[in-house]
Amino acid sequence: MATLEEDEVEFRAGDVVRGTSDEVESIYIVKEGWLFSAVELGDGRRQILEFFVPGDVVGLHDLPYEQTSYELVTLTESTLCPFPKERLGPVFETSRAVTGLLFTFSLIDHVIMLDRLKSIGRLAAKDRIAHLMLTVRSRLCITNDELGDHFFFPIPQAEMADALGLTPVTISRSKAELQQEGLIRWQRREVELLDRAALEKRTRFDARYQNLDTSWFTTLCGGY
Amino acid sequence: MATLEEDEVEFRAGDVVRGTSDEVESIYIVKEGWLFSAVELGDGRRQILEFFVPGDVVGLHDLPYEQTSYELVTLTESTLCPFPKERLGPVFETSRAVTGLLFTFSLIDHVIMLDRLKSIGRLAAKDRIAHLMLTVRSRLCITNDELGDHFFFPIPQAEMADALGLTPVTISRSKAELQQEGLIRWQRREVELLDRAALEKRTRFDARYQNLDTSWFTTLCGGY
DNA sequence: AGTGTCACATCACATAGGTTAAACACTGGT
DNA sequence: ACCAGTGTTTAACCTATGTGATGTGACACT
Repeated sequence: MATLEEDEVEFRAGDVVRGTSDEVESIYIVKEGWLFSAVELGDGRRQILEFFVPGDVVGLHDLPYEQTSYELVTLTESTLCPFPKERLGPVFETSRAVTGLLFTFSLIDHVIMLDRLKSIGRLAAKDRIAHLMLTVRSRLCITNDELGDHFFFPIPQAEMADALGLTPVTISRSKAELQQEGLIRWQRREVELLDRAALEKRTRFDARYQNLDTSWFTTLCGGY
Repeated sequence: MATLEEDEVEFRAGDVVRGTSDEVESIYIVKEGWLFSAVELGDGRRQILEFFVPGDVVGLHDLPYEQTSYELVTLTESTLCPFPKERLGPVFETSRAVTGLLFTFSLIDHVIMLDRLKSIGRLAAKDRIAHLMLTVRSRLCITNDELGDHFFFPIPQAEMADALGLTPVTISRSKAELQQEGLIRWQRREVELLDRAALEKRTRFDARYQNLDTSWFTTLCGGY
């Protein structure tokens, strides 16, 4: 994996790393910072697709395409390690471990996506917000075992709205209610989940980064 | 690929092929019939995640998990070719072509999923319906070059509702309007898209099965 | 032919969330 | 200390979609 991180590029908060319909040139590994991918609908509406945090691999699913299918924007100052597409072929040929690892990542991402689909399709506004917090927390836990229920969360309300299929006004209203009910507390760019069990129950949350069965690919991955 | 299709199992319309939280035993290749995957929310609500048609590979993204994350149900009489999980490891080791092909499929699926997220998150009811029809059509075109704008479509309104985050009532209303506007016509279990260009524009539809760039994996796939 | 079932259509009414706009509260720069 | 810029909160009002209930037609079984 280290070979994928040779290069390094820095971005400022709010930078567009890559627009929609750019040529697909490389994937990125997030070394530092938070980012999101989104599609614009042209009339001002926007759908945010995924949030990325340090350790994430960005842009894998663009590989089969000539042009990128969404834009990539930083939320905070970020450091990315681009890895050129044309150098991936050789990597796949020589390293089954990397192939298996990336394949596994992409499958897990897909399941996370299905959860988000459920959230947007069938949960009420407050529950969608709760579900997002839980998903982000569980992602952060991978790279930080000791993460409690209180963590850094730099996603502004406008972006939460665009990720959850809501408006900033509804986000604000619903956050206030969750706060009054003593379930979640926000302060500046931090959150605290005050009753995680209750939140997980309400949103039918599943921890997708746990209960993994690595056996299917172990021989390839060399134990991931 | 042929080795993946050795076995065959038949199901009747409405059968549950696999429930949620079953043990992950195999992936399936759809030989005949239409299916969908879904999660139940417990209070009667349900989110349909994906529809599958002949030629689709089902269950790939469950591979990294011990338990299935969604149920799999048939819409019509179906024939599936199950392929056991434990036999996949060896296949990946011996055949880069199959690995690359399945990897590519899973990446494309993911992008289709992102499109559905946009649809559910940001489009109005009528446009979500239109977007679904276009997505299904473009999928059917892969295995049938000559498919026109008139095709078999066996998805009942209750299932369309659960797929699009709407209710059957809204589906019925919106279908009627689309019909009156001369955009889409339904008759029994068939549809006709009367003005595909207009529908694609309204829904910001992208053909995700086209404009593929196979170069990145060609050496592995042997030209897919 | 009669009866049950299932999918779909339609209506009257309720509501979550959208819209618009204004006020408010931080933040960083001068 | 002041200001501009950006994000958040609040309020009054509106509408798309949900709810619940009722009706209709097609098909299957007796």
